[in-house]
Amino acid sequence: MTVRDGIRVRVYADLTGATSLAPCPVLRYNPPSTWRRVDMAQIIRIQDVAQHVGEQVVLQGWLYNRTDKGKLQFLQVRDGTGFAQCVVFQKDVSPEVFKVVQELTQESSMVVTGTVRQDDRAPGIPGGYEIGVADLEVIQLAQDYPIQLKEHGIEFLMDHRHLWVRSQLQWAVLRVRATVVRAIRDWLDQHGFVNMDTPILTPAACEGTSTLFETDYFGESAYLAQSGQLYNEANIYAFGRVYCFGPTFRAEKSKTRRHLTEFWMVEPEATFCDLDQLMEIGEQFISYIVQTCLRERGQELALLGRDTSHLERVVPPFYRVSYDQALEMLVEIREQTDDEELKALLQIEWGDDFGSPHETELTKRFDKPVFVYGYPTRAKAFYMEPWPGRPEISKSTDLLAPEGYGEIIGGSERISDPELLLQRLKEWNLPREAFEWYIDLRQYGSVPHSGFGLGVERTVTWICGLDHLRETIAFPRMLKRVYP
RNA sequence: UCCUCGGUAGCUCAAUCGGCAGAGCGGCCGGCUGUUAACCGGUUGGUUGUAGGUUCAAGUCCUACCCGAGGAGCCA
Repeated sequence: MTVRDGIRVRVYADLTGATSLAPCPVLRYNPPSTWRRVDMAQIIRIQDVAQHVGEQVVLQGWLYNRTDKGKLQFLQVRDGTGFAQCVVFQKDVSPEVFKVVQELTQESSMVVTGTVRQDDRAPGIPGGYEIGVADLEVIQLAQDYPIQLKEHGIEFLMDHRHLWVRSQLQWAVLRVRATVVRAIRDWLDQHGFVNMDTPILTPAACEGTSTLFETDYFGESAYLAQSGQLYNEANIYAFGRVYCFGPTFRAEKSKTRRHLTEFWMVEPEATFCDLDQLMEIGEQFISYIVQTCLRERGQELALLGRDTSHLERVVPPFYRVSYDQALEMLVEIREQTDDEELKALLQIEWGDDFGSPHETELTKRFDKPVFVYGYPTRAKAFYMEPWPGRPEISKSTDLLAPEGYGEIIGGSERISDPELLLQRLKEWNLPREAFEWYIDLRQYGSVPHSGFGLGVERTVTWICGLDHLRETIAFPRMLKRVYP
């Protein structure tokens, strides 16, 4: 961008770009030492704009969009807390300032001074208020911002994820995520769960199933954690109830809208807790998270076009369906469909775990989350407590989110009998040496205990009503994506 | 790993039977005092993913490869 007459006394010349004969140096950035002084008391955040009607205020932010009407300019300004319309009439500002405004580009940073007024025509978040601009100072005139306010392809947007997060919908989703994370911590903290951080570098697979990311650990192999559960089972004997909350890693080559290679999971674990009590904890927990989002992030959910009536129904009790019942439902669903492709996808026999198509079809038939419990032992992990009198099924449960969203929680009651645990390790062909400490936990005051893992991104995807979980984390890591 | 779809201007996409590679957006120039991804006029913009092949002629047909998306499996 070249500097035009009238714009500036305060410019920074980019000497590296000044080799041409052009008399116009490149306008780069106006350092803070050159900014005009403003009264700190006047600086407000857009989210608080309604409290300042009639006052002269200062906004510090970036230009989201501009509509040029000639002698009237509409600026959509964002400051991180919201989006506000700033209206500039030529007659209200100096000729110099108006010229600056006419040349403002998308994402230019600026300080705006003006008077807040209520106006139903004003768009924004929150809308209904606008700033009648008296003065405006540019901090940096942005050049050729690549993301337009129109549809783009996902590859392009992901390549520009560092800028895409500024867009309204992404901003809304990530604010919902932050609220989900806080609600998770609040509920657990208030219900006696002690936060314990579990290791990310681990010696081997916790469950011995998923593929792990291998890393060099001073000449030996270590693996990025796929779960903190086994460590939590140690911690509960010290603290009663604990949870770990952190990133978790799966090297599966999953290529779907439900998978990331790096995702965030919260894993509560509790002593003196059986499967029924675990499901009660789960439904209270999930309901709190959803209701907190409805209460605090209604604006963002509205922006996302989320039909919140689905979420309002998310209160205890949730449905509970046994694996056997669910299987019957699936067989019936399969018989009733004329869709040959769906018929093939829903093919299942007793003993198989449910795949994604099964979960999707099941949850379409429930208007709030449903616990499926009692999965076949052979479809689940080695540490799950067998069902009393029915060793072929386990005291396990998945919580399936409605509207086709599927599994957001996976949990179980854990084996507390040392003899049974040893037997299971043998059956699963797991090396006893690696699990000595874990076996130890069953030797010193073993009690019934249970826990589950909740996937943060899947939960946010469901609450926001998105069709892909990649937008629920600032910088997603996927099979084909580690940049930026 | 398997199946399906795709790759054309900075971005989003057209291009009929194989016959001059186009539009909108963005950028640039001009106009407009209530716009909501403003609108109107003008203008700028191309190694059609890569390498071969068929043909008078290839964005279009054939072969191989690269990259991406969706789905399966696996899972939260």
